[in-house]
Amino acid sequence: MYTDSQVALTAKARIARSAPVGEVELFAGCQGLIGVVSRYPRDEEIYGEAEEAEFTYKVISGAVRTYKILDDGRRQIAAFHLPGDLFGLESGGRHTLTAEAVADTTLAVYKRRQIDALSEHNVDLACQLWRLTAANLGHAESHMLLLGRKCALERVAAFLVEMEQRIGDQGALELPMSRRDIADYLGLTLETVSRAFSQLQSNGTLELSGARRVRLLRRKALADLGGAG
Amino acid sequence: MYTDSQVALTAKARIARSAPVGEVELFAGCQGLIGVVSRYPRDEEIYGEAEEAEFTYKVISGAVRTYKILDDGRRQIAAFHLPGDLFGLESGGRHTLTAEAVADTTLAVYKRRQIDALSEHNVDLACQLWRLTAANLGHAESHMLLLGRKCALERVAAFLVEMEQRIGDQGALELPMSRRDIADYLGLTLETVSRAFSQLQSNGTLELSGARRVRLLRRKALADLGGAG
DNA sequence: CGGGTGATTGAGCCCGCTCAACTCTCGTGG
DNA sequence: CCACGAGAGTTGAGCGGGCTCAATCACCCG
Repeated sequence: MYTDSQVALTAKARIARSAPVGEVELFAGCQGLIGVVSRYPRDEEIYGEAEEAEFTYKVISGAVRTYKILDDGRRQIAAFHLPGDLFGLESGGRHTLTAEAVADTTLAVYKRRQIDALSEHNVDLACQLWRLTAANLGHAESHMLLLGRKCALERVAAFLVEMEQRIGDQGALELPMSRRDIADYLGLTLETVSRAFSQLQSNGTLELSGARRVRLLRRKALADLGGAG
Repeated sequence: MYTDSQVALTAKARIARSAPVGEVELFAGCQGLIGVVSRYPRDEEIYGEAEEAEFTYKVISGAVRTYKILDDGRRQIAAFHLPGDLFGLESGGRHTLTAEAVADTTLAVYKRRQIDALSEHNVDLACQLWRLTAANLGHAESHMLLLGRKCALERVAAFLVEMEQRIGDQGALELPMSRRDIADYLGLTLETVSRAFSQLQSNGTLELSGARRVRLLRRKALADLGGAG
């Protein structure tokens, strides 16, 4: 899917090269904001923390992680962005997180300047931008409760419930991310995440077929474990 | 300061009764949004999670905690709001956290309807509302890193650095909140917070005069410990 | 069939939690 | 002035959940 030369391109250059494959609207019913389609291989950086926020993105396929990292490598993933999700929409001029492709990913890319210009005369658009940031804040608030106060099993249960709601199909879901990514999202080690999966499987709450293909058998039990939020 | 009849009032009734003591603008230079001043005694609820977001608030004096809580009482404080801070500004129609007065507190109260109406015709105001939400999101992102990946001493150091920046005066600060509030903000127990304070005092990083009066002696060391964010 | 990455499982340890005792501070009243 | 009590904070002892380190397993790719 990728030639070496494509992989070697900077993020900006790749965007500039990409052809607008189709008209991908930022929001449903929002005319005038057409995204440029761009592809990112697994683990490619999309933007870095504190980098100027020149673009905003919408996931078409694949998945994206946004995170902060300490000097010694400890990493906290703030969110996963899945098909249909927008990310990289900062109110300030700079990104506050680093974004990377979790798997091979296709994105629609929008110029921030264009969004800003449109929203100045379009109250609905401005309101939607605000709502999107507020939704991210709401997610972060729930995640702080998880990180600060839930035990390992509760965290993993909450994660599975969240993923089922977002990409599940009648209890079946295909996780795009590794155990390490899950661990860094939940504030655990990958071993602890793995043990929690095993425990949930052995007590009949879920079934694994391959590490990333999960079937939730007792969703109510999972939801109770995961708690509100 | 409070008669029994005042304490017994509902939050809404108290606000309705309060006289506008002075003209308190929502944002500097923002005409037309005048707040009603209202007082809340220590531990009084200002609004509850999932309650309709009828008002937005600005701290005049005192302090406010916003938090989520699990059925069994485990609590995660998302933020402390100190004099000058706005809070309770949700984009959706409902609050996502519970807000309580940490100490006796004076607030300016604004009608959400009024804010919404004004922001429809005032691009600058709309932008400031968005920025405020984005700033809260940025804080939450840093706090997730703290909750998910920092050890107890690092959390307490980061807390002290944050508080010094917000209410410190040349390294001296008076904390308005208890050890339990600090613990529930940092995802620790109050005993662990207390031990961290003692440790930082015994190694000469800070000096305590009374549990809540802190003097930071080695701010660089604290900042290094607390890490970025 | 090997090589490599990712996931699982095991053993032992340690940081932060739990439970408990004690101290300090401060307000109240004799 | 001290006695008293209540709430907040500190300190200690011991435990346990999740981490560390390590070995093994599973699954893709050639």
